[in-house]
Amino acid sequence: MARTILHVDMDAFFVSVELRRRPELRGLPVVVGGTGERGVVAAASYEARRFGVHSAMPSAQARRRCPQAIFLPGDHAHYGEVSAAVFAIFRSYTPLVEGISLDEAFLDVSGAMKLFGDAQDIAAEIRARVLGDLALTCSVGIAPSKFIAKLASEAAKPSARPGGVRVGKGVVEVLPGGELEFLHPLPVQAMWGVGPSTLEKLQRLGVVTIGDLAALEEAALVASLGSSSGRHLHALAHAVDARAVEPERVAKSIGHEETYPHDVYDPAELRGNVVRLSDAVAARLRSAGLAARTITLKVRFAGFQTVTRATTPGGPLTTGPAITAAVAPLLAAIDPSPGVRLVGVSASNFSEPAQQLSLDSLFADAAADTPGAPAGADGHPASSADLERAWVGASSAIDDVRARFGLDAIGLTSSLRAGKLRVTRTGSQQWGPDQQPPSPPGGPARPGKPVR
DNA sequence: GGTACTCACCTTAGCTGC
DNA sequence: GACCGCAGCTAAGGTGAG
Repeated sequence: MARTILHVDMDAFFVSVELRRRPELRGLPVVVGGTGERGVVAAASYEARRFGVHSAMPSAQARRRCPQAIFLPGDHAHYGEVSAAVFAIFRSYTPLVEGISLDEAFLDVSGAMKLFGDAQDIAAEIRARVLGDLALTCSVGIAPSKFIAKLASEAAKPSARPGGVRVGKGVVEVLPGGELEFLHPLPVQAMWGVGPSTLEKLQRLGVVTIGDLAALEEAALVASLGSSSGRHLHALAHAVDARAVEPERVAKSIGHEETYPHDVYDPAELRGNVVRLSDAVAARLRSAGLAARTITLKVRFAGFQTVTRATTPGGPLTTGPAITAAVAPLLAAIDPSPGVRLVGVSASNFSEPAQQLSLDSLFADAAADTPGAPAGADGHPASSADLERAWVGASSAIDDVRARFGLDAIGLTSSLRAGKLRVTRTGSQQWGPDQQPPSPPGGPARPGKPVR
């Protein structure tokens, strides 16, 4: 049975949300993102895009291209709230909503059309409600597959050129049977999965449009891109895409990483930050009811060389101390002397959390067993598994304190060395470190030899 | 010169057990 | 016992999207 899929994409979402709070900025070049030297643009208004500013561009470059632009720090928490309201509108038409990010989603409306009219009607209603209820605009693509719907919504969007901003069509529908006619003239880099690296390989094969790609033998693509990517792109170029809209996508990894405003050379400072990142990852794991078996450390050096080191210690981990303990030897094996600009900690390979041991039972047993090591539930000296389960209990208490009194209410003293207790997920630091005040006398903390 | 953050997926390589 | 092939797992790096 033919499916009807909508791809709904909010227009310049972060900027549009900010303009609801700052209507006096409408019509001006506005940029949301990191404000520091190492920050990047998260979103740009179409007026800013006229000057070549786009998302993921370094903020410093954006300032040069558009000096008159108004830069705003982001507010990730607020965008999340607005996004929830947008998705609630989507779900009032179909439960088959697959969120791709805060500002875009696929909707399978094949069954909803009996109730709400054809896909064009549903798209028009969604756009009207998003505008009327939330004062935001969005563009909609309609097609028999996710891949084509995504490209159709792109074709429906407003566009910005040096000459001015062009209003988009709002809705573009590709009917069954019309997929190839729509698809083949498009540039190959419009395809999902074709980034700079793949584009270069395809260009070496003489591919410019998706039609060129479709004309190639699958074997030639496999030879150039590998079996998975080659077969996948070959199928997409022939409009073959049977992927379903998946409302319940389960996360496969959870992580945090942070770029420093200045390169870090001090191992103790790195350790402090790893403690804080581990604590933040652990809190999200517990909040999601997950435990991780694999922990990965990521380090990016001053020269932008990036290394990752992973470990799978065994038992399921859910607490900051356990994750920190797993990461510590990985970090110790890394030489920070070239200068470290970023560290990250992520958890993956999820499993069920270990059974929680209550703090009361642990401490009661420990009291009965003093002096000596803390006791486990059986009265014997606590095993590492006992301690991990006890930490889960303690961590739950920490989560409760943070829920009641704020994220800064409680933290690890070892994190203080890094200058703050928690991972920042609001403000411009979401997209890079904030603008830093001038270094204290003697320059930034950076013991050791100068950079070569 | 100038490159954030988060997540998913792929490829390759090495190791281990059968 | 040595070797081979295979599967499964883990680690590391790369690519890409938003």
